[in-house]
Amino acid sequence: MAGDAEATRRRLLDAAAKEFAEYGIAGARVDRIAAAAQSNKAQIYHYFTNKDGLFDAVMRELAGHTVREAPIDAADLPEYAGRLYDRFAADPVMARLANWYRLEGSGYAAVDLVVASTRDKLAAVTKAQEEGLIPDRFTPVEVLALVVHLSSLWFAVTPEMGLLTEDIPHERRREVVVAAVRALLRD
Amino acid sequence: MAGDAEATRRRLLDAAAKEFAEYGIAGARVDRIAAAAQSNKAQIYHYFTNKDGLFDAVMRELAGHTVREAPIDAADLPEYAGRLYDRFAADPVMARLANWYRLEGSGYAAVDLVVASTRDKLAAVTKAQEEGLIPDRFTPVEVLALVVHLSSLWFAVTPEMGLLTEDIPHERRREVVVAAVRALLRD
DNA sequence: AGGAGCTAACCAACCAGTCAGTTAGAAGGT
DNA sequence: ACCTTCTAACTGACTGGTTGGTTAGCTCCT
Repeated sequence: MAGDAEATRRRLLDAAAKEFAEYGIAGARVDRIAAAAQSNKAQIYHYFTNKDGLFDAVMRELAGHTVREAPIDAADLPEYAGRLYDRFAADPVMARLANWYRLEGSGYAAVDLVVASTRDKLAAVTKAQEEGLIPDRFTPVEVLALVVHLSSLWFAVTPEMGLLTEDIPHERRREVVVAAVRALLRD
Repeated sequence: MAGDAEATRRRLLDAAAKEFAEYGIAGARVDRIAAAAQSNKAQIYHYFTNKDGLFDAVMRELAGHTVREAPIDAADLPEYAGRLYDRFAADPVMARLANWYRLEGSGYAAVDLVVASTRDKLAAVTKAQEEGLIPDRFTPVEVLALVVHLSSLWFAVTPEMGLLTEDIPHERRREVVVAAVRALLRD
C-alpha cells in the first residue's frame, strides 16, 4: 500500500469527488477525504496544494471524461442528449458535482477544456443548422443550451418533485429526454 | 430602531436570503447575516432557533411567494413556464436559493406547502391531458417535470456556457422558454 | 546514504451557539 | 407630574469544538 504515489493520488481524487459531490466545496471536509482515501491530510496538501486545488483537479478530470465519452453529433442531437443522460446516470457523483460547480465555482477560472469543447459544439450545431438539419426557430447557442439543459432533467429535480418521479425507470427517463429534444427540433 | 420585533425579523430574513443565495447553507456565515441586518447574532437564535431554522424560514417564505405569484394554468403550460421564468428573472436571489435547496436541502423535510402545490399542479395537468389539451406522449409527472425544468433554463447554465449566452436579452430568453414548452406539447 | 512516500501530532483561525447584562418603553400606583 | 416595576427587544463578550493547513520525523526502497 505504501510507496505508490500514483495510486494514492487516485484514491484521494476519487474520495474527493465523492465528498465534494455530497457536500459541495464549503461543506466538504478535508479530514473526511483523507480518511476515505485511507491516506493522510498532509498528502492532500502535498499533491494538490490546497482544498481549492483539489476541487479543481476533480473538476478538470471529470470534464475531460465527459468531453471524451459524449462527443456531439449535431445531426442527431436527441441521441447526443441521450448520451449525456447516460453519462449522468452512470455516475451520479458527476451530476451533483456539475451542479456544485455552477453555484460555488464562479470564482474559479472556467475549465479551459470545457470552453474549447463548448466552442466546438457550437460550431457543429451552427453547421448542421446551415445544412438544414436543424430548424431555425432557435439560434445555435439556444439549441445547445436547451439540449444540454434537458439532458440533466432528472438530475435537477426538487426533493418534492423527486418524490413523484422516483419510480420512473431508467430507460423511460432516457426516452423522455430523447423525445423532448426530438420534439424541440421538429419543423 | 429598537423595539420593533417584526421589523427586525424581516431584516434578518432578507439578509439571510441574500447570504444563503450567495454562499449556500454550509458557506453562509451567521455573523455576516446579523451584521447585514444591522442586528445581532443572538437575535437570530432567538427568532429562528438555529442556522437550519433560519434557512428553513427563508425557504418557506420563498416557496409561498412563488406558489402565489405563479399559479399553474394547465391549459396554457407555455405561458405558465413563462411566468416561472419571470419569477426567477425578477428575483435572482430566489433562483440561486432554489438551486442550493436542491443540493443541500435533501436532509430537510420537504416544504409541505410545495408538496401540496406540486400535488395540485399534477392534478391539473392530469385533468388537462384527459380533456385532450395535452398530448399523451408524456405522462403528467413527466410533463410537469419538463415544464418546471425548462423554466429554469437560463438560471442553470455552466459558467462556460454562460459566456456564450450572456448577451441574449430578457425577452428573447422568455420567448425561448415559452417556445420550447410549446414545441414539447405539440401533437 | 538519501530521497520519495507517508504519518501523527500540532496550531491558529474560525464559527455556531450561549449568556449575563443593558436599554427603552409600557403599566400602574400615588 | 413623578417614581417604581416589569418586560420585550437587544447587545458585546465569550466558549467549546471544528477546520484548513503545517511540521517534524518515520519507513522503506534503491
